[in-house]
Amino acid sequence: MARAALSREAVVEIALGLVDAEGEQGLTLSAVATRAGVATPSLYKHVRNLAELRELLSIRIMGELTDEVSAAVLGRSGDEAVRALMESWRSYVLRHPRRYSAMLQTPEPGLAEAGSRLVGIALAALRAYGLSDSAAIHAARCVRAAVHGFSMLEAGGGFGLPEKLDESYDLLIDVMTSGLSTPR
Amino acid sequence: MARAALSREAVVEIALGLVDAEGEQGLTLSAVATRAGVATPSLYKHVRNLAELRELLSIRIMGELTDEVSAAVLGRSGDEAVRALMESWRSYVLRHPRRYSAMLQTPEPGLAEAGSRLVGIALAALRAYGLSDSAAIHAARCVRAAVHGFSMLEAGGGFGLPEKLDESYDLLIDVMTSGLSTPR
DNA sequence: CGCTGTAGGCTAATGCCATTAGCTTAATGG
DNA sequence: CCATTAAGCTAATGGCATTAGCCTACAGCG
Repeated sequence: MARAALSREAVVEIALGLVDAEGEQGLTLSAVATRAGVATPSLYKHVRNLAELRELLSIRIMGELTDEVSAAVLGRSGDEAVRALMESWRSYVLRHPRRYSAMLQTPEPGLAEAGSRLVGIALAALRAYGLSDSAAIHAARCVRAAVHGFSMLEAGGGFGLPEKLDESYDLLIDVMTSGLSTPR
Repeated sequence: MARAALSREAVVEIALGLVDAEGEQGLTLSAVATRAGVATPSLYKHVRNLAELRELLSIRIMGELTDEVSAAVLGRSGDEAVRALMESWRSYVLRHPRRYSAMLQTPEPGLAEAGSRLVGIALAALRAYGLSDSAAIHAARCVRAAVHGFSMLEAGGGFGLPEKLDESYDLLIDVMTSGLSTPR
């Protein structure tokens, strides 16, 4: 072995800092290399290319989000669990808006797996509604779509007046919980 | 004046075709120039730069979407209007997934105006629920978030099993309409 | 203690892309 | 007919990702 200065994980870490500081568009291999104190081509010893770095970064971010949401849902059930899931999710987005925006949603294999962990949390939160397996999947997709849509719009500045967004999100939580409780 | 071969609108049109064919990443000035049968720098006579082209394209796409949604909602009210809005929106996304994905959500001035037209449609659709002005805005944001989230995920392949998405979306519509009808 | 294999770094080179500068031409309107 | 100007062009610059090929320090072996 040679000296282990950089590593795959360290490169992802630097990329994370870069995205936080400058947004998705600031994530460039040469910027990462500069921060790492290394020449750009050296990064290819740790990462196949920019696309792979983006994917690794997305997996990392989705993992962080899943950890937080998971901790928030733990020990709750029913409406309380859905509320906790939605609030903790948005909390993450508000603390790391650029991170969230940079997270890819594409069906890459590695990402799909990270995403399925998150889906699992959502399914667990919905268990108390007593839905069938298939109904639970549909319900989880609805929650995910609603939360993701709100998050993307808010993180990207897609809404107009920022002061009332808390209220809008409260309404969204109420709509989802009451809508999911109502038998079809 | 000189010969009016190209035009701002024609450039946007070509960009639209390019996005449909190759996705957002395929939208490059040199590709547009090739399709237009012109040298790349010539495009700068019609468009300030790539960023502006992206914005014009987004405005164009949002306008198309608004037209379709608007026509679908026309003459309906209450749950029926919300259902029509959501179904026509998704219908547009399914027919033009790359277009929808390429649509920016950033708070550029021109885009914000195009977006407000769409918000106006949503507000009109919600009128029958008898909400106050402010409550209607929150409700419209919820509908937008839910639809947009589902659309982004579906257009980007972010969901797993594709065969049941119609059912998931039906549930989302039910959740939104019943949730919005339920007094808080 | 020296040898060697290799991980991890480097420089050089390529090619694509956006963008700018400055020139040329063709149509228009007086 | 001619001046203006819109709309095109070529040439040049600089950023970026990526590839090829070289160099070196360290680990573990004999």
